[in-house]
Amino acid sequence: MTVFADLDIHPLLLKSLDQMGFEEPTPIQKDVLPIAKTGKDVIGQAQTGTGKTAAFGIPLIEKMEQETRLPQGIVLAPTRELAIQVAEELNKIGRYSSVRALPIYGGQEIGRQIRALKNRPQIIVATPGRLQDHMRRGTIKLSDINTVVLDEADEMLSMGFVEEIEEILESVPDNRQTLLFSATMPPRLQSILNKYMNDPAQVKVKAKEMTVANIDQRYVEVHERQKFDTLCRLIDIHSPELAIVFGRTKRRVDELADALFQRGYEVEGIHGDLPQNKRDKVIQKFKSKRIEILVATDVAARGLDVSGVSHVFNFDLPQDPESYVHRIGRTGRAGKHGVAFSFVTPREKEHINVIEKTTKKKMTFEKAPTLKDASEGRQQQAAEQLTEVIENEEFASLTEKAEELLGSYDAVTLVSAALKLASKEPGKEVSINLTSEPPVRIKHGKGPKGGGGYKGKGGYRGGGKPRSNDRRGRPGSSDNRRSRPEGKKKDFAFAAKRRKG
DNA sequence: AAAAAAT
Repeated sequence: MTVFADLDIHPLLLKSLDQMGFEEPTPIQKDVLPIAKTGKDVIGQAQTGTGKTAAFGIPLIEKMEQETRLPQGIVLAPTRELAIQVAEELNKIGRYSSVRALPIYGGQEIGRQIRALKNRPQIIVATPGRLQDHMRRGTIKLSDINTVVLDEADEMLSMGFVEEIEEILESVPDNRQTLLFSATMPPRLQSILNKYMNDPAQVKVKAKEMTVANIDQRYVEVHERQKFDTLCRLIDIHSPELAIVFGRTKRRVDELADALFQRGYEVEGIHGDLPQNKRDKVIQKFKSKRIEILVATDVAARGLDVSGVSHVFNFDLPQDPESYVHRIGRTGRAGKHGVAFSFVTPREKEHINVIEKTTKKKMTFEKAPTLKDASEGRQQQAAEQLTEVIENEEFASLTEKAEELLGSYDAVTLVSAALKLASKEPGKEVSINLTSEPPVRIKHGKGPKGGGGYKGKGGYRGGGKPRSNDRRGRPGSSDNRRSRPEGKKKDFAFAAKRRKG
């Protein structure tokens, strides 16, 4: 077995790695580290959750000189959250070597970033657009850059960052080292590599390690209108440590987060229309476990690394199988076991096959839990709560009352009543509206062309029933909801049968 | 058709 100490890493970095709980290097780290140290360009084909950040972070930090005025390293990331997270991890790794990384991303007050830049971080972790902004303002100078890291390169490309990336790569010194990480290698990416990388070494993490070995993938067949209750029941049964629920649209995420909140769960929603400071706060809250459920669009599908995510729920199937792989990769991290549930409406059923083909792993069918299953789950939890109180809390002041009660009832009755109290279904009466989403589109089997996605021909549009026009008011709890053409979507009472006046 | 990202 290899340990980090075998890899010729600076003692101050070893110390922080040890504190972070890193013992054994992951395959990508083992392969990338020695090559990157020589200064050679590296292409790493690996997904998130494989320890990528440390794989480039360790050599990057070792290379930084502390006494320089200008930034020496740049990491480009596709999303703002990822930029923040990578910077955080680099700062942890570099904790004792006084190397600092600063995240630079859109949506944050630029004056603040300019002030932070005055502290001379050696490493900038940026989303491409905002970095360009700083370049134009002259607030970030690239003349001393000796290393560029492109993280999730395929993703940056598919998000349309090609020009930005090219401009940035044109603006940094030619003799820099370039490290590129990507889950896939589309041809467009290949042409960038040829142009901007210098005789790169290729490192591939083998397919087995790349996929999702320790994620238990299950699917549940549910009708659209049963999804919400099914979700609540599954949450009650499994009581996740942390869970991410993926919805298909921003609006859907808002509504779903509202609905779960009404049911008494500690939950927040996140999507790209929220102001950036709100997004940052939500992620912080989730990481620190002040909320148990994060409802998200695909903004959180990639790269997000929160330890303790035990469950991922695909409330709506993702648009393509690649996105599925990213989404479920939010769980089962750092060698832990994770469970991913995907809700499939009857019309979407054949997507399961496409997903299985992509992941090369069978999903298990699971029957939608019944009310009874859910209440048994809650009972189980209530029992656990009770045990925890007994073991960890003071309740000497309650014994008098307890003995009084024991005078009137037997122990079994009393404990049963306590369990009942603790396992009450929360907030059943609230009225919840959730807009119906059309099913993910199904590729009709018109020819064997299907290279990847299940997007393509044959939309739902022709087959859908005519929708009624009666829209009812929803509680306007979010200011981020965009109006839609009247009558295009239909509301219906989702969770509760009763509707309040 | 959705989402992400610079304002």
